[in-house]
Order: sequence, then C-alpha cells, then structure tokens
Amino acid sequence: MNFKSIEEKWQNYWREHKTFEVNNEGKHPYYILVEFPYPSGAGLHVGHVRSYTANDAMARMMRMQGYNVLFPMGWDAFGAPAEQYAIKNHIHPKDAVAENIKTFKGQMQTLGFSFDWSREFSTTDPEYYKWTQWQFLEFYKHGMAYKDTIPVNWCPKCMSVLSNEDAAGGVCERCGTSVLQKEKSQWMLRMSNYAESLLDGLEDTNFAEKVKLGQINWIGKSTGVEVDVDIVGGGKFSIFTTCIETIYGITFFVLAPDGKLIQELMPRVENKEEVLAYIEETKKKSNMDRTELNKGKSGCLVKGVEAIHPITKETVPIFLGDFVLGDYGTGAVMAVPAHDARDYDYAKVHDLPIVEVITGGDIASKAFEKQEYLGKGCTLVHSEEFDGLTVEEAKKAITEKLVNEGVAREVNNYKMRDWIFSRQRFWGEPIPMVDCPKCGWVPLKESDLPLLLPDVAEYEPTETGESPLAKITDWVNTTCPCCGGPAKRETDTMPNWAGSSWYFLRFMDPHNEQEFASMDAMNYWGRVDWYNGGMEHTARHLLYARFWVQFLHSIGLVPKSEMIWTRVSHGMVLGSNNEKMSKSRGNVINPDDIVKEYGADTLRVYEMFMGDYEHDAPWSTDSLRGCKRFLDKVIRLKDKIGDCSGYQKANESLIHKSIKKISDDLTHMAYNTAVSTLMILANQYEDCAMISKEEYRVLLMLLNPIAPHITEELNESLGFPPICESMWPEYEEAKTIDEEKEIAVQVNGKVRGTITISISNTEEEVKEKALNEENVKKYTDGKEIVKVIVIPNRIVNIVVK
RNA sequence: GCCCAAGUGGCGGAAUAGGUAGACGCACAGGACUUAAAAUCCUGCGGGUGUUAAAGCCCGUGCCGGUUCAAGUCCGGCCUUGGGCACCA
Repeated sequence: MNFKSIEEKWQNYWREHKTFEVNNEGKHPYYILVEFPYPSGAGLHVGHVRSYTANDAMARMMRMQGYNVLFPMGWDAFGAPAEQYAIKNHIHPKDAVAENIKTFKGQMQTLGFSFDWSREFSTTDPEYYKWTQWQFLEFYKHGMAYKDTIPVNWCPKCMSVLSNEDAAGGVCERCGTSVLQKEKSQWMLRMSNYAESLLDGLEDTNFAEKVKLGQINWIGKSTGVEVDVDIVGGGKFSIFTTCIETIYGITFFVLAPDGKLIQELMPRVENKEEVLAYIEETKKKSNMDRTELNKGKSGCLVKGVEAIHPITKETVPIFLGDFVLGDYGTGAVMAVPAHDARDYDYAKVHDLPIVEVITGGDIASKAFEKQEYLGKGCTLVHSEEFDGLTVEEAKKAITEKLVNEGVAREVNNYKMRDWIFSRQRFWGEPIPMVDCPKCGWVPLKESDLPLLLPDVAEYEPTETGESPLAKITDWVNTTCPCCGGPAKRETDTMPNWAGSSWYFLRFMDPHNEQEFASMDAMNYWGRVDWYNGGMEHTARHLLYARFWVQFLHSIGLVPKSEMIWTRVSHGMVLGSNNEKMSKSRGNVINPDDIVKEYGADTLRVYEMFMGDYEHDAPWSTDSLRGCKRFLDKVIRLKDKIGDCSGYQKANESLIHKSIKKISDDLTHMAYNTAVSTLMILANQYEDCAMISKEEYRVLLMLLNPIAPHITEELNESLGFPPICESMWPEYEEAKTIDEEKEIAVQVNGKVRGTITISISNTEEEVKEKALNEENVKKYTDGKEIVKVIVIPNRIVNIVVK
C-alpha cells in the first residue's frame, strides 16, 4: 500500500469536510490544548510530534465519543531568535516568521494532526497583538503596570533586560551569558500583588503535583516578622526574619549594598569612600560572581551609624554585605551568627562576636540553624525572660511582645518579584505608552490600537542598549494623546511571554474584532480542560498565564480566576545515544525524513509506543521499524476477513477488554500501553483462521486515533462510513470478564502451581482445586494447613506449618 | 545545601486496589519458505541448577532492615542517577 497517497487523500478529506472545525455550541465542550510552538527555522522536532500525536489521539477519540473538542494550534512567533535571524540575514522578522510558519504548518499537516485550522493565529498578527496591547493598557489603568528604575538583570550579549524568570541561575536563558545588574527604567507588572492568590488558586486547578510544587517553590513564600530597629541618634529601619526566636543573638546588622536604605543613611556615614567603593564593587559583579564565587562574605562596616537592639537596647554595629539582597524583604537583616550559616561566615570573616541563644548545637564549629533545631525541643539561653522556653514557645512569645510594643508585624515575603515587562528589542509587541513632557506617561487611546511595529532596515539594539525602535525617529516622535503636544513613544517592547499569557482565551473566539474574546465564548468552553506543555514552563509561562488570567478576572473580563484545569507534561525525545538531540551532538532526527521513509502513521505509532509519555525516551529506528511491521500486520489481517460466526466468541472478551483499556489509556497518558493492547488484539486476530468484518473494524477504530490515515483507508475499503464520522466503540463491562482464568496457587507465599477456575466456581471449589493441585500437594503433604487465603479471581495462598 | 522524580532482562518498557515480575516491542540465536535476498512464519531468549527432553528447585525489580499469608508496589534508613532552586534572611 502506498502510504504517501493514502495519507494525502485523508488529509484532503478532513480539510475539505472541515472535519475538525468546531463551533462554539453543542453538547459536551472539551478544550484540549498543547502549547503552541515558537516556529523556529529548524522546523518541527520529533519532540513536537510526540506531544502533538498524544493530544491528537485524545482529541480524535473524544470527538468520536460525542465531545465537542476544541483542539487549536497557533504560533508564538515573537522573540529573540527571529530577530537574530533577521539581523544576520537582513530580512524583516515578519518575513522569516511567515516562512517558518509555512514550514511548520506543512509538517503538522503531513502528520495528520486534527487541529482546527480555522482558529489559527500568530501572536505577531496585528489583529492579535492589538489585544495584547489592549490588555497591557488595562493593567496600566488599574495601577498594575508601572515604570520604575531598578537594578535589573542585564544580558550584555543580547543587550536586553531579562525577567527574573528568564535569568534563573544567573545566566541568560537565551544565550547562557552571565547576567549583570544594571539600573534601568523598566515597565513592571505588579505580579507580587498576586503571590498569595497564585498560591491559593492552585487549589482550583488539577495540575500535576510536580507542577504545583514547581510553582509553590518559585513563589517562595516565607512567613516571619518584620521588626523596626532604631538608629542611635534618630531614624530607624526594618528587618525581616523568620527566626525571631534568635533575636537575642544579634551581634550586628547587615544592609544590602544595592538597597535604598544605605543611600538614605549616606549623609551620616563617616567612611563614605569605603562604603561607596563597596557599593560600586557589588554593581560590577554579575549574579554568578555574587552567588558562586563570592561565598567568602565580602562587606564593610558602616561607620558613624549604629543600631539599637530592639529588646536589649544595646548598641549594635551595621555592616554592608552583598549576601543581603536589596529587593527581598526589607533589604536589611539582623545577623545572628550563632544560628545562621551566612551570618556565621560573615562573623568569622569580619571577626565579630557569636552569641549562642539556642542550646543543643556546637557553636564553636558551625552555626546551629533552624532546620536542625526546629521541632527538637531545644530551649533558649541568654534571652532574659525567654530563657528555658522551647524554640516554638519563644517564637510566639517574642513575636507577641514586639507586636504589642508596636515595633513588629507578622508578614509574609515571597521570592517571586514583580514582572519586568520591558525588552530592548524590535521583535515584540510595542508597549502602547507615550512619554509627554507635560503629562508624563500617557496610555494610547484604544482606538489607536494596534500600535504597529514600523518597517525598518536595522534590527540591532543601539549601543546604549536601547531598543532598535529608538532609532526610528519618525515613529518615536508623536503627539501626546492627552494634551496633543509633542511627545515620545515608549521604544521598549513586551517580553516574549506576553502573547502566550492569554492565547488560550483567544482560541475560544479567534475572529472577534470587538473583544479579545467574548464572555459567551469563554463561558461556553469554560476553561482549558487539558493543557499539555513542557516542565520548563512551570515557573514562567504557566505562572504568567495564571497571573494574567487572575488579573483579567479581577476586573471582570474572564469568567474564572483559573482558566486552566488540568496541566500535564511530556518527556523529551532524546537522541539514540540517550543525550539531548542537538545539531552539535549530531543525533537529530528530522520527522520529515521518517514520514517520507516510513509514513506518518508509523511515526505516530512509534512515538506513542516509545515509552512512558511523561518521561524522556531515546530514539530508536529499530523500534520504529517494529511499529511499521505492526501496521503491515494490521493491513494483512484484512485478508482474514470472512464468514466466521463460529469463531466470534473467542475474541469477544478480548475485544471488550481492549476497548475498555484503550479508552482509558488515551485519557490517562498511557499511550504506550494503548499501543501494546492493540498489538495484542492484532496478534489474537492473526491466530484466528478467520475474523469478521466487524471484529476487524473494531481494531481499526481503536487504532484510528493514533494511526488515522491507514485505518480510514482500510475502513473505507470495507465499505464502512469514515471512522472520523463514526461513534467510538463501546464495551460491556460484563463481557470484559473471562469465563475461565488461570490463577496461581502459593504455599507460604511461593507459587507452587496454577489452576484454571471459572467465574461460576465458589470459593470452596477454588480452594479444593488449589489443594488438589499436584505440585501444591507436595508442599502440603504431612503439614498442618493453618489457613487458605482465596483472593477471588486472583490467587490462592495456602499457609502451612 | 534544599525540593522533586527515577533506579525492573542485552535494550525501550509492562505489572488497576500489595496478589503468577518481565506484558508488548526491539535486538539476538536457531529453524521454515526462497536459486538468493527482502518480506513473512515457527521456536527460544533474567541468572543458576537439573534433564535425552521436561517437570521441578534456588536466586532475582539499586542496597540494608521492617510490616504482611503475600512486597517492584507499603514503612524506616542508606546509595546512585537525572531535573529544578539556590546567600530569599
């Protein structure tokens, strides 16, 4: 059989019959979403094929089960690679993107994915990014977007700001360059306002546990106490601590060199030169230096400014140290070297006293920290009236005392910061804001959206790190939407995560010109029922998307605060050498080559069969050939069709079991066992002298979601209506049970034989059969039978003494 | 350092609720068909022991213990490998 022409034939059939296009009406809406790709120049990866096939199989089956399945596809096409490519090749990114989309879409179509192409869009379409800009203005109008000069993650190679999420680990997500800190004026979204709500909202989702945990860790909530500390001679600052029980152990305070506090204190500082030099030194260090290379605890004493201990009122010195971060907590910490490893190291380096306030550790050698002392019944010392209390009692009592005195508050802090929303790039959504010398920052009028990207010849960032848009003066110079006077446009663009933060809403209503999506459409679909994507997006895309939705919900623009119900992830397809596929490793498999040589159906079956969907799996062309053999066998089975009313009984229970198993597996990501069940069924048919048309068709129907082309072709050749227009086979529970079954008989937990039982056998009958089994008798003869355990339909265990 | 996931044949991997460990496939070996090759079909395939052949027996799911009639699965303690976070007070 010529798979190429069969595949084309059915792909055309589906297109012409609009088989997979859905309306926003009808019973049982179900929204299956697989992350839309960034259409890179490399084309579709076999990894894409794995997740698309899996979700396609689920979508195809559910359609046949009567669901109105929304299974859309689009393009996340803004971003650095397109821009880099444009710089290199001097073509407009939009042309490069159009070319890549064409390639991707063509590849997807040759693989037969049942996407509803009538809903396709790209984040780079003005009709789409108009609404991304519109939503940014909503953030702005509700005080959720603001401009601030802050030290930001700066990639010197990309010459752009990175969000904390993009700079995880202190290196640029794109190019791996070590990230520097740089003061820049940036648009920010107040994501930290939603920290608690993003934690709580996880309750309203069905995300995989590891995804929830990933988000919880990234948000990084810690509960503690903020304490005011008076400064000798007037003034005060605050510190945040989760270990208030150690407050009597304070021997110094440490301020962040990049924080605002030290700047305020500067006039009173006696060793200004030394302090300023240290601040400068810190700025020059990249994140890497600060974390990896600099655990030596650098810092310097701030002379002339001393603190007063909040309880003992003793005078305590203040230091600077870059292990304290300016943008976490209050940018200042109480240092208790006896009970915190960082403080301990700092004290050792700077020769400061160490005072033990919790018993049980060995302060002479190292700090006795909370993870060691909590919950062990350790008690306080050197802590005045709190001496003798356990750590847990003291935590409560000291907090109470300070709160009552009005010098402390219980607070939560989060590692997650506000979202840095500016990028100094060309290829992104322009931020629709205008800077007017009279009116300040003014949003564009809604009627002026979309604010289009201009056509330019150069895409390189400027030498000062400004966006290439800054060079286009006739675009930059505009009039103020407020006063009409001359003003300048914002030249930064939005990060690549903006468009993907709400695309799943647009798919519900992709052609709406009045709204980003109508409430009716969103109410109809409800939410994304099933969202499949990579684990690497847990702390970024998925978090941004949830934040975006929660904000839109808070202003009444989306129906639910969580618009994504189940989130699952897939494993990678590795090279045959078990390493990540990459050009440099020379282990890349191009899906086009496989489709050409083996056909789309074979590739689809293989990728479903290759292993546990959620885990990485290495590529094996040998195994792929095995899947080709399986499909060939299915084709050959057609020759066995005949009149065989006498044989049908033998297959009946296996057929019912197979329907049950595959229906179940395709919705539980057990694709590999679904394929093996199909193989078992085909093997069974092969052992039959003849099979009926109907039996054969069940196999075709069950295999169809995974191998849609060949099954449609075989089905048609038998004169049946197309599978994609038929109902999914149903099974009867009663018929999934075997009449007869072989079960094991154990003696003292060791298998000594097997017996064949029938469903009509009573427990007594089963017991008797077991006791009479030849080999079993060898082990029971002359022994006392203590008891016989019969697990119906499973096993018998005879306990002897 | 902290958090998560995973360790099962030569390989990818199966094993609902604890109930015959190794389904299904790959690779390999032997055989059939063929002038030959391909394709296809049959047989074997964890280790050891045993036998003309079998039956049978012993060991076996990273390691050490435990619970149970019964442990790949549950509990305690380790080891190893991936992944994420990392001076977050």
